[in-house]
Amino acid sequence: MDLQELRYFVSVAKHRHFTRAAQECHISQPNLSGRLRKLEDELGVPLFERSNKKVALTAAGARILLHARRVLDEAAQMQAAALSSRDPLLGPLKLGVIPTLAPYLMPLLLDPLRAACPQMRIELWEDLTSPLLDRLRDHALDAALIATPVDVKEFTSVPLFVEKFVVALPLNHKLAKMPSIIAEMLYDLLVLADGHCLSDQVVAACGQDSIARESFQAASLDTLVNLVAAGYGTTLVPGLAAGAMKGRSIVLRPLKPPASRTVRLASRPTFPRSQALQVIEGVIRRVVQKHERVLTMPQS
Amino acid sequence: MDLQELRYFVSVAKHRHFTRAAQECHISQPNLSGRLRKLEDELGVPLFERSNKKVALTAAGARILLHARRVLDEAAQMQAAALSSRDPLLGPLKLGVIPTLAPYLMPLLLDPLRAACPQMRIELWEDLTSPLLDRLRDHALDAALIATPVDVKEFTSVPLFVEKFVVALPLNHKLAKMPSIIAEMLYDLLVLADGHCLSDQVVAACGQDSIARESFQAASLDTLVNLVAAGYGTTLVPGLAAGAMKGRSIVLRPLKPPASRTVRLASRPTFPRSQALQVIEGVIRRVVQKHERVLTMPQS
DNA sequence: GTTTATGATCGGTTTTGCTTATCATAGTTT
DNA sequence: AAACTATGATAAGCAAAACCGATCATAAAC
Repeated sequence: MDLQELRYFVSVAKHRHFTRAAQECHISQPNLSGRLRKLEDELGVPLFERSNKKVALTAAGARILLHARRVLDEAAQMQAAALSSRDPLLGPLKLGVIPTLAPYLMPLLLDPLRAACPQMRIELWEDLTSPLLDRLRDHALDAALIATPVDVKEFTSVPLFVEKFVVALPLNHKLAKMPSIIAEMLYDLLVLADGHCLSDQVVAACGQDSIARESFQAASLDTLVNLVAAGYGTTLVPGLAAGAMKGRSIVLRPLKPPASRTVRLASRPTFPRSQALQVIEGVIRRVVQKHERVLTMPQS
Repeated sequence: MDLQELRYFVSVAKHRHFTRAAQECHISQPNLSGRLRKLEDELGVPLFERSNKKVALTAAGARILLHARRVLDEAAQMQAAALSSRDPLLGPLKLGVIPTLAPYLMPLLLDPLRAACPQMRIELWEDLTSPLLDRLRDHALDAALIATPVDVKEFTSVPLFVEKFVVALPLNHKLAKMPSIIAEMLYDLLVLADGHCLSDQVVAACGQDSIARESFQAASLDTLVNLVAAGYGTTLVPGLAAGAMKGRSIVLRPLKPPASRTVRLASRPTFPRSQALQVIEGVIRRVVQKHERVLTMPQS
């Protein structure tokens, strides 16, 4: 059954006149007659009593008319819902962020994002890379900010910015007076717990030998920096996090040779609201540009 | 938009699987894919996020799914209403009856009618012939029991039975001893008020000269018979009414030459529930047959 | 590496929604 | 009485769509 037929029915019931109803529906009168006949056949009940001079609803027709109006009304509500869903920026976007990025990027991001796109709400989820990608796969997340390359077959990922690693030292560390730190000179690096991509990246930048013997496996970057400030060792801090460490009792020094990680926005290739992702990408790039002193733009 | 498309949508949402949904809907999978795509185009929103391995509802799809279910539910209710309206015997039938027939026929009719067709309810309307036909024309009535021929162009009418007129006399009337009354001998006939077809029929049977000078223009046949019993004159009573006058203080005599009226069921030719009328016709014929002593079957 | 599962695409056939032209009937006007 | 008007039904033809079977593309499974 076609909803259009119900509209025809309601119109004829309103006008009690086939020709006028046909005009209102913008179809020809013969067509209207045919469609009404078809509807009556489908329902198995005559809806109108027709004569040359009069068109009157039957008792059954009057009863069915009420239902037909309800059906059309529900359909209209559905289309209204569709229309309001049409804006891909609308509705909450479930965004995952890795823990070494979230506390430092999100405070910078949320206000500009609201300014750029007030109707979009962000549902934040903080977790390690691997759980994030699992959730992304399950549609529990729509996108994820991560700092590692991903399987290009399964996910789409867009590089957003590159953040250089900065060496964080206790104030009284013996390397603290050097203007920059050479990777091989580090011997007491503290790293995060397993699963954090940052740990692997630190090892890749400085070698396994630079890691402190009794590594603390801190749960968060913030904790890690506190450990450094307390003199338990040194660490590498990603640029964005380093920018938020200004008031801490630590010394920040460039690493030689420079090392960095690329932050990417990963999403399912099939995710339909790519516009929303593009908005987020744009805002992140813009926000990050204001912190250029510690960061550089991505090459790719 | 076709309701079928919504069923397809709901089915795919249920199975999260195009091929299985297609089987449930008894269409081919390619067709299902196409129709879903069309629905998404119509709504302007992607309903599913498809990949080779997974079919997942989008947020918009989930919202719209609720509406789609409601629409289908309303449509199902409409079809249920249509199904229950399908029996032409169902639902109240608005029946008009003339006043010289209603009090005598309806008591005989209602019980057998309920026995023959328990689900049919009769809404009774008692009025003169002309208002009855007006209401019939306006669809305020579905059928009318009358005793005059009707315009065959406008209405359908089926003859049901013929009722002979019987002369009603006061017990002590000078004609009361005769076994039958010759029309020309009557001189003091009382008649009903204008508009009653019976009045015209009495005049036609006995001539204007038979009417009492100071005619009382009684409002009902019952009143008229009471006037006769009180000795104010005589009257003609239709057969069915005469059958109900057994206990009254009057004498009933056959009229010579016999005169009669034919009771008909009139309806709009376009009235769709002709079966209901046929049931009523059948029951009336059957009921009247049991009162044959005063009645005869119609010729035509 | 082959097989299996799955949705999309392609080339057709049938159905159906639509139009114009015409008819039938009943009022209305001349 | 005859022509005109209004109205819904019918007929013929066409274009869009719904539908099917076969096939393709991809990814997971064995």
